[in-house]
Amino acid sequence: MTMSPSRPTMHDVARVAGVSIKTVSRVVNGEPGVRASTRERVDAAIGQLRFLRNDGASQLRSGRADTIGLIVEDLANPFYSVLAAAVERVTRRHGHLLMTGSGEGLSEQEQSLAAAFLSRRAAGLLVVPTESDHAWLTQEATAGTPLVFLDRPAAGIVADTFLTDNEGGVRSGVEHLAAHGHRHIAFLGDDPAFWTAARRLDGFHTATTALGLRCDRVAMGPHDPAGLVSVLRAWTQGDDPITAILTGNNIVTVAALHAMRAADVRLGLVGFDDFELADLLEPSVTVIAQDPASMGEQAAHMLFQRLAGDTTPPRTVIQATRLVVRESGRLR
Amino acid sequence: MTMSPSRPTMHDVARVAGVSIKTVSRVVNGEPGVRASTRERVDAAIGQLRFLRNDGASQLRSGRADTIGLIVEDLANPFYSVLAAAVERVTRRHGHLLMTGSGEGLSEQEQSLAAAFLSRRAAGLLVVPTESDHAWLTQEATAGTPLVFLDRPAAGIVADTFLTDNEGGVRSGVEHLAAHGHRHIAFLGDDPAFWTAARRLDGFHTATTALGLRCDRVAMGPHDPAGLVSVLRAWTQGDDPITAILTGNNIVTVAALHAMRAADVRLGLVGFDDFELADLLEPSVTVIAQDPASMGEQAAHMLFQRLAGDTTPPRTVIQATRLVVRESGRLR
DNA sequence: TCGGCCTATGACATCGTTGTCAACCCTAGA
DNA sequence: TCTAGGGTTGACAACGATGTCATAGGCCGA
Repeated sequence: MTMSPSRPTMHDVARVAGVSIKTVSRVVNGEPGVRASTRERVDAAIGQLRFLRNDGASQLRSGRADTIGLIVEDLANPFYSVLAAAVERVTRRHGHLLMTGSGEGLSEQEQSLAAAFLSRRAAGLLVVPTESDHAWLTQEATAGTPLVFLDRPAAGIVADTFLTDNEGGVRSGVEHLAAHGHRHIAFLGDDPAFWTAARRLDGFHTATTALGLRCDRVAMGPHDPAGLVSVLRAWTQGDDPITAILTGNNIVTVAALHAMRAADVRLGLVGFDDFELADLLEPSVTVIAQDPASMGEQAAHMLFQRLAGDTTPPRTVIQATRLVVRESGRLR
Repeated sequence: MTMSPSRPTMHDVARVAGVSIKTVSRVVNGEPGVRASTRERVDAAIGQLRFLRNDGASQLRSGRADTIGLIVEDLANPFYSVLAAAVERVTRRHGHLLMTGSGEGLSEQEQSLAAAFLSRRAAGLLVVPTESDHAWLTQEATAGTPLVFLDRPAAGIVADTFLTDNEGGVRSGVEHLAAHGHRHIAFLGDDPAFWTAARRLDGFHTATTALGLRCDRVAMGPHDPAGLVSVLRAWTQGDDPITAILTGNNIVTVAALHAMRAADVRLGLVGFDDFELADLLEPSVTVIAQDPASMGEQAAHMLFQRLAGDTTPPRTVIQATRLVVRESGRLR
């Protein structure tokens, strides 16, 4: 068992260069007031020893912090991974590093991740919040740690929040279907315990009501394939059969596509969330697209603005959806 | 401008509880030798002040480190995001935190991310390496920082590496097409500057040659839609027309699907990488599936084994692909 | 009653870095 | 020649925690 040589410190660099550690610090931090020849000697020593400053020690002493924490529900979900990638890009551009964690929808896990990030003295936190109360973050926020919520608002706390216009998005989808002659539209949503699912359901109710359409053909998740098939059968048979469905997110859209095939029914379709290959299906699928990359980017920008000293009141930004018209909204 | 109160430290907790900071430290770390009544008083003070230990200071003093760094090419790419999610889960289970960064295929950016992670004194690094030489990491590795490479080997350094059986995967695809009567198969790959793309091309050559098929209908990326269409036209017209194509990754597969539709040609198809909705297309697409979640999980496990003291020689693990048979491999 | 030992607790140095401030050198001006 | 002043440099404390070691107090047996 060989003793692994410990990492070189400024002290080692100073010894090799024949200067004090303070001078090394000055060179490392690009501070003025170091003679060029001295700087060269120090740089040479740094290169020779492959010195890397211990940022932990540096931040402890200086009080700075250059790490950002991001908590999403599931990093493997394309919506969140695209969002995370955008956040990371902005973070990197600001010379900060990003720590990420999946809260998996569990309040407890969200709190433990937040605590871990804050123990690491993260400069700020970006959070896709669970449904639970977030008053426990109030102290952090007032202590000056910027906090930004994404995709959903956090209960029990006021902070910058970036949302999608869920109601408006669904409305545009309903109106699109109606404009193509559909008068009997059903809604397949996700579990309304999810804030976004509930908002989209709201949107369905107001939009159908405004158009004088029936708004009671609704099934909220979680969905199993067999159940979905029988729901579709019921809605398409009997009197007043539906001619179209609106699905509440990409997972439900995919499930609905499978179910429509299994039940052998053909319906108009508009889905919330764009997805790859939506344009290659037969028929291609019209969708209500969100823009997670833009959401992540804007939220990260806001966070860095706060870090830069912006103390204006917290803002809530609602991002419009974009209706991507393909074929599946037309009347059959 | 209100002065934001600085975060409470062990010193503050000690004052409130009427003990020394060393006793607070003992309570926080669950060390024995503290009277129950004292422990209670300290815990009460911690709760009252909402004290969070400064892990940076703790790690500076103790030499511990509980952060892992992950560098992938692009966090938004589903392959890497699924991998990252798996890594994060394992990391979390081991009580560590994950820092992630997108190298974007640039050696320079990869190095700067690695340096940033190592400056933060990451306990270990998981890297999807660029094509460049990685000798610069040798010192770190011998200094005891566990290093694990994913998806591709790193040049110029020996370390644990987790790969997919790219050649074998392509071979299984070619054999599948041949078994369904295809004797004229083309290969659409990505830029062979990517290690995986080159390996898959190798696989195509050896597999077709072994079966006595032509191996010269090959087009490597980057692909533009128009170019792809004309390539397909050329291969399907003239004498000895192809009847099937094998695509080198999911992006090329999607591009090929678009091009086939645009060129109005119908060909057998097997694609490298599974993708959502592959089963809903007409015809459903047979794919050579990788398992990024398993790769990330295994690699992270390996890293924690190394951290736990495993000093056996570096291993290279090659993960088999799985042929997901759907309809598109059949002869038309 | 006293010594010895074990338990609970605290004083202090220390991790690697940076902020403060003093000291040094050199040159220019008197 | 002496002094003032600017440009360099270093000594030292401090950031918030933990490791080492000493000490105070209680209990036991002799």
